[in-house]
Amino acid sequence: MNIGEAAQESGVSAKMIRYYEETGLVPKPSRTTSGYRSYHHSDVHRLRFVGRARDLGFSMEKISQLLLLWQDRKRPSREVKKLAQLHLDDLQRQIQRLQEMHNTLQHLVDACQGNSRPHCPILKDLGAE
Amino acid sequence: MNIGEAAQESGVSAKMIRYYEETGLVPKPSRTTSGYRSYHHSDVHRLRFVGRARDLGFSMEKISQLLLLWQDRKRPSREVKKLAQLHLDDLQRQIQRLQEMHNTLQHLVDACQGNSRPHCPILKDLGAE
DNA sequence: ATAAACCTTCCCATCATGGGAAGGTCAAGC
DNA sequence: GCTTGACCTTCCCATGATGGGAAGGTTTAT
Repeated sequence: MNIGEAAQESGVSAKMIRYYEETGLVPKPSRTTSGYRSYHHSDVHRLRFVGRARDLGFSMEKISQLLLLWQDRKRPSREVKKLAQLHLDDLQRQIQRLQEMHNTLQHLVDACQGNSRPHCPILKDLGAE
Repeated sequence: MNIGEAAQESGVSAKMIRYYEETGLVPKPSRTTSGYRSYHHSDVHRLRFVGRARDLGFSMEKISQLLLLWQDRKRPSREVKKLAQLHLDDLQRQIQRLQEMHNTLQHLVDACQGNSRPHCPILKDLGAE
């Protein structure tokens, strides 16, 4: 299976497949005599795993660890849960940070008349001494 | 005032001050005979504005527009409010995206026993066919 | 045989930020 | 006056994950 089809099947773009290969997240596939990458079902499976983990916001670094656990039939689920919990905490921190920005800005926007006059609490706040 | 002091006063790192200058977000300051950048209070004021806007998550592109409005004593506050509202929408979208990731992952984490056995709903979900 | 649709590698851009090297300048203390 | 340390300068590189696109080779279908 060529890279295009593997991309289709896995939902990961050909560009990203090459990049994941370069960074070692997925193994180098074999090549046809003309140099085309050739993928098996198991490769696609792995790519789909990576894609799903990306959809959940996992970094490539963390995905690399998840892949190791995925491959390890003797992993303690504790390890997986710990990794996932770390990422949950990451997400929570990001959400909180954005939420704080949103709250602050919402207050300013609410206080702004939004008419033809120049007075504006938003600019006033940003430009406060 | 040298760049280091301007950085202190404005809360924007010297690195970023140079970068903002390079991209045109802030004007090129005058230089001493030896080539050191020299800042006035008004420059620091502008930098503080930029820093605060960054703290609220505004992109440099949007900050550039905010600066124009800030300088324009005849701006209609409507324009400012419109820009801010666009950013609020951006923030809301980002929050929602992260919240969805968080929710999904939280469910998986809750379902994972986190013990010494290998069975794990998290990996199962990521690796589902 | 030709054209379209693939594939390859390589380089560049994003966005905002920091690290660090190599070298010049300034101020304080001896 | 000289040394030392704390500044400053420019330049290059790295981040993380992604896409765009060029130049050129291959495969497949007509």
